[in-house]
Amino acid sequence: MPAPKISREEVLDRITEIFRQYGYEGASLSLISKATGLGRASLYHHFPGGKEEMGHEVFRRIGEHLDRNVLSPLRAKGSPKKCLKNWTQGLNLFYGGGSKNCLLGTMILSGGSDRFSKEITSTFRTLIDLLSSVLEEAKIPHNLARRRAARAIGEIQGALLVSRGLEDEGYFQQILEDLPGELLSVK
Amino acid sequence: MPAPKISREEVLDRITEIFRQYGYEGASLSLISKATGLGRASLYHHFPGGKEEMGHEVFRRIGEHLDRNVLSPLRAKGSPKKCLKNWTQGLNLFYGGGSKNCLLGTMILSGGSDRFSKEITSTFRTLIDLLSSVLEEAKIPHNLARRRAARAIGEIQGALLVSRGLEDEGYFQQILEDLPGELLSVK
DNA sequence: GTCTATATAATGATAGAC
DNA sequence: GTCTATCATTATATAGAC
Repeated sequence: MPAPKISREEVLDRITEIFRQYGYEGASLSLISKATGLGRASLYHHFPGGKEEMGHEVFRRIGEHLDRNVLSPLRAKGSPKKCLKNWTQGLNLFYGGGSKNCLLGTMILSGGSDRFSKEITSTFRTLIDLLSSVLEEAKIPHNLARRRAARAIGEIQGALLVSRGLEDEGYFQQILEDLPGELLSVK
Repeated sequence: MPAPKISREEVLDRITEIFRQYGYEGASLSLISKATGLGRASLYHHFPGGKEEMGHEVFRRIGEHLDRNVLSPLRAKGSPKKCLKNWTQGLNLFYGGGSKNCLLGTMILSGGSDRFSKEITSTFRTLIDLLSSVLEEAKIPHNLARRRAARAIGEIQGALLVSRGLEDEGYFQQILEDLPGELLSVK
């Protein structure tokens, strides 16, 4: 009777990677099985709801990762400028300098949009809320802060997409570099 | 012996719609068959290379559409401001006010990235080149013009993505409205 | 140029042994 | 908790009649 080889969270991380790379439709159980080292039946033991349940769990898990590795600087005490710098640094690491897709975008455009709309919407909202609150800390009026924050989230998504399209990671890096200054601009 | 029911270009337009909505992996031949009214075998008669050939033809076709319905204002004689306004108006129509995905983004994130990388790259380059040339017409220095143009293309892609994510088309409209002014800003 | 029928492989998902 | 074996379904793709 074989013991579990890797932790559930490690399994989820590997599944996340498959979803991120291949999209929801493209993430076949064969790929997932290979990436996790678990047979099909084992996967269904851990996720009775099949692929869709995996998807929901992946969103939960990536929420934790985002929070720990990307969003934490936005919650830190410190000058807004410094917060934003740390945030973009975290983003750069999280997205492999522009080489990695964002799970959100991938899910939206590869068949997971309806299934995971709740998770997707709430993740975007969280991002915008948090970023916006940092801008308000910097005395930017509420409405302007929200508009800028929402816009920045879109820019990041677009930059990741176009980086891939142009096969030029420098594109993403450039956008990231400019972000803090623009978000805090007085104009 | 049944005669062809719709023109090849009409067939391609309907296939385009399926790719756009469901992504490359999600666009099954069943869906395509239903959308075009052609049986599986008929589809292979028109596209012996199967789904991948359909994809290449779809890119050719959408290139024509883009050119005619979106990019033409950028080539028109007239003030840059007016050109850009017409361009964003065309974009708004083309993307259904933010309700429609962009085929480029969808293909990138749903399994078509490797297969169609040539088409994707060249389309993005064309967009940036053309937009950039309008900005130079407005006396914006070459390098700045290129950076702004590239950034704007990313913003549009991001706006389409986030609009879907937030289920708020207003987001896309807002970005579009602000674009001309920002592209031509003197700051 | 379209059709019916079919070939073949891969998909998501289960049953039951250990 | 993992495995082998198998299920029904759907996928892409083809052959051949009309």
